[in-house]
Amino acid sequence: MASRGDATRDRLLDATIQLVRDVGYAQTTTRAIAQAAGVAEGTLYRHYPDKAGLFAAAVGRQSAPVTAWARDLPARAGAGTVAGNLTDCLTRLATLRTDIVPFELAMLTDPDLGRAAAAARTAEPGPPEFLTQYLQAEQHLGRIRADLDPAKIAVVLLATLFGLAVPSQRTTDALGGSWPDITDAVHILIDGIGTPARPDDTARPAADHR
Amino acid sequence: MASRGDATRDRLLDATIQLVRDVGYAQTTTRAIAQAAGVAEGTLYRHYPDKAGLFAAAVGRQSAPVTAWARDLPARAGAGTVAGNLTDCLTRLATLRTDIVPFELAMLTDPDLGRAAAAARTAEPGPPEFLTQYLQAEQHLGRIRADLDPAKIAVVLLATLFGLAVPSQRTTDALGGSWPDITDAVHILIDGIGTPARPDDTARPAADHR
Amino acid sequence: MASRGDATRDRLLDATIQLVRDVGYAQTTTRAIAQAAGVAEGTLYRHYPDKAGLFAAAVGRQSAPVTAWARDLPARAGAGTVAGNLTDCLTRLATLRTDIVPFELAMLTDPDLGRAAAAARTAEPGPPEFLTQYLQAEQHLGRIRADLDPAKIAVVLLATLFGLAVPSQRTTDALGGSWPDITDAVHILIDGIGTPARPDDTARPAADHR
Amino acid sequence: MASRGDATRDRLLDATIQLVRDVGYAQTTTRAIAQAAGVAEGTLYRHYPDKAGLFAAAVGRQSAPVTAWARDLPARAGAGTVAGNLTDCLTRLATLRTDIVPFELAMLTDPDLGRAAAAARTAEPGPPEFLTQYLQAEQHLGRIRADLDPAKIAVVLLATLFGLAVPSQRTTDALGGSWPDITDAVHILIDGIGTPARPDDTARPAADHR
DNA sequence: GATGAATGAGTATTCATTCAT
DNA sequence: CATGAATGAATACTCATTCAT
Repeated sequence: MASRGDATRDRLLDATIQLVRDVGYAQTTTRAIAQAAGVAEGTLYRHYPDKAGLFAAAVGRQSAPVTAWARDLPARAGAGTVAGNLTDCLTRLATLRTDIVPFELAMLTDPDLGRAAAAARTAEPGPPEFLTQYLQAEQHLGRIRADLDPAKIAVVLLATLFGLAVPSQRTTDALGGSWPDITDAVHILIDGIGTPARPDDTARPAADHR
Repeated sequence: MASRGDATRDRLLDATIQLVRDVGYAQTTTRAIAQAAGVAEGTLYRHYPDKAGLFAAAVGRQSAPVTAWARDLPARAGAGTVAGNLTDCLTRLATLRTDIVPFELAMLTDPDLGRAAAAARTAEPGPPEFLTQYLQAEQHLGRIRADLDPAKIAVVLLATLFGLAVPSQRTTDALGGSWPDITDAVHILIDGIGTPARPDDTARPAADHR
Repeated sequence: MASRGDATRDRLLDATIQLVRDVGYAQTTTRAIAQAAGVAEGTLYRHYPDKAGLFAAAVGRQSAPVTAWARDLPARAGAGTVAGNLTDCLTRLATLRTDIVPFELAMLTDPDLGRAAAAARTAEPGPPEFLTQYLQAEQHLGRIRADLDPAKIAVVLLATLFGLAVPSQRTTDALGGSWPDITDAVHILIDGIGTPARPDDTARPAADHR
Repeated sequence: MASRGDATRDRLLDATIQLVRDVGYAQTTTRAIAQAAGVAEGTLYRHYPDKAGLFAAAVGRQSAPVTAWARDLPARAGAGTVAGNLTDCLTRLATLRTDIVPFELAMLTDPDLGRAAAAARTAEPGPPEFLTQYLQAEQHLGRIRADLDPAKIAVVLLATLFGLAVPSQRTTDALGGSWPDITDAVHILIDGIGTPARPDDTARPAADHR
């Protein structure tokens, strides 16, 4: 049973997310939010302690479905192919996180906002943990190299995903025409960019690459 | 012969870079910059047309040595190991770019600033182009898989580097303890995370990974 | 039913008009206006888009009663004497326009302000048009020389009025003691300063005066 | 023998007059003046105590030739026609004063500037006095109505001249197409706008027009 | 005399937040 | 619960003036 207050809260969160996505964090003022939500400026403070609190709630609401979906990830180990699973996973994360990235950038730009969001965050496991668990499971099944730390792989995967979602302007200008999609990135990460060791290689120690 | 004006310009750039790094772009006001540089607020505008111009100059000064260094990159193809070269390259980029990342974030957060910086940027080739050239050269030497687009590899490498340098708060909280260093990341990217196809594997075609 | 906002708007306009009249446009800062109006500086921007908008509104409010009064002017043609009507008209214009002159001067000094005011101005007829119509009507009644363009007469009348209201400092210093009032000026303009043609003058064509 | 300092002073005055005429007083900053004069900003203060002093000097230099010319005016009484003399006089004043009007406006807008200029002004007679003397002389010759105060006529003439030179924006918009030239204005002022008394009028009392 | 870098008080404007209605 | 007018500290930027060179 959604009360009037709940509806107002939803409208405020919708407006916030839309504005941050469309005009950027710098232009997302409380006045703009209230106007987009169709409420008075003061109303915002009836539902959230301050602007940072509203933003934290927006991030939270956006994160919830992503986290819910990621919960099933470990159970998929062994099914299909690793590449398929990761492509699926990262594609979904990318899609769902599109609206979150501007918030993450804003938090990095404005430490105060970051602190507020961190305070609002629960300690529950999220995509990073679930992805790590999935990779660990695949490692036990022999489908991921045994000499790698699953957590580190997860960080590299998520970092690459983030880096592709938030490209430095300079790189976009230079190489925007060859921008890889997630399938490309997963392919590179799964198989590596190095030429595979040939069967007659007597030894192909990791040290070769260091 | 450094004139007084040059010294002031340097002090302003130093102060800007330091403040953006330490307190974030949002708090880097013209007043704070002038104070940190030990000059009056008006002095800033004797040397730069406006705040965005100052930031663009700061980015430019930071970028110059990186670009200069990256110019030699393609010539290193074939020497040492690919992993070693890339680790060296990315380590250097990471070190040098530490101060640039906050600016890139600020540009993403504040479109106006991004526009000003883009206007000040020259069309000269930079790290993305040089890295692409290096990868292409290695590919011709047979040390990089022939089926990959060097530009896409470059983007993935730089995106990963960027993503590791600017971690989403959420991931840091979850997996900060297992944060990979650049050597780890290069290792993963060179060899891939998948278990290598063994020669006697009757069927473990690359398709498995797609 | 005057809302609180209307009262604030009025106070802002009053303060603006008073300050421009008393301390001059150059000293009429937003801070001074807000202080004189007894509101915070930011309040100004809740009611007007910017300083120029406030000034345009002030001019508009001052002009309204003048224009309303001038509307009846043409209908007075034929009644009383021309001199009486014009003296009445110009006296009234002078009185009502006392507060407008500083704004007109400010617009001439600061082109930006002039543009803003011009944008806010309606195309409706005002004193210049009504005065022209009045003069035209009197001309048809034979009380104004037939060889003069009513519009040009109106311009000369208004220019003289303006010139008397905004005297050059130099002239005031020199002849301030003999400053003519509006009755004097109208007398001069109606009858002319030249000695009237005497009946026995055989010909005294207008060309004599050129 | 013009020293270097004299040349610099001249360049500063030229630049000031040109800028005030072209871009308006509000935009005539000391920096713009120095740049237009081709000198450093600080140089201005070597020759004039402050900005107001420079402006006062500029007004003074502009006024000198006008005053010199006007000195001969009273001696012309009786020669040619009154209309011709006045048209000539006012035309010349208008031409010469074109560059002064913006300064007079600026003084009216900014009382501080006006005070500085007044302080710099000499008590010597100028155009207002000379025009008054001329009118008085013509009056004695019977070419100007005897019932008018010459000083008041002079003020009305100069006020009209000023009003025509600095038209209120509103009037220009409305009647700009019928803007009278000086000949028109003099014609109106000499002969008046009222219909002339007919010869058979036994009396042509002023009361007719009041 | 001339320079031009430095100054710092001052400007218009923004915006998160409060509070009387 | 909701409103929206009011707030005032903060911001980027300007400009007349000073002073070491």
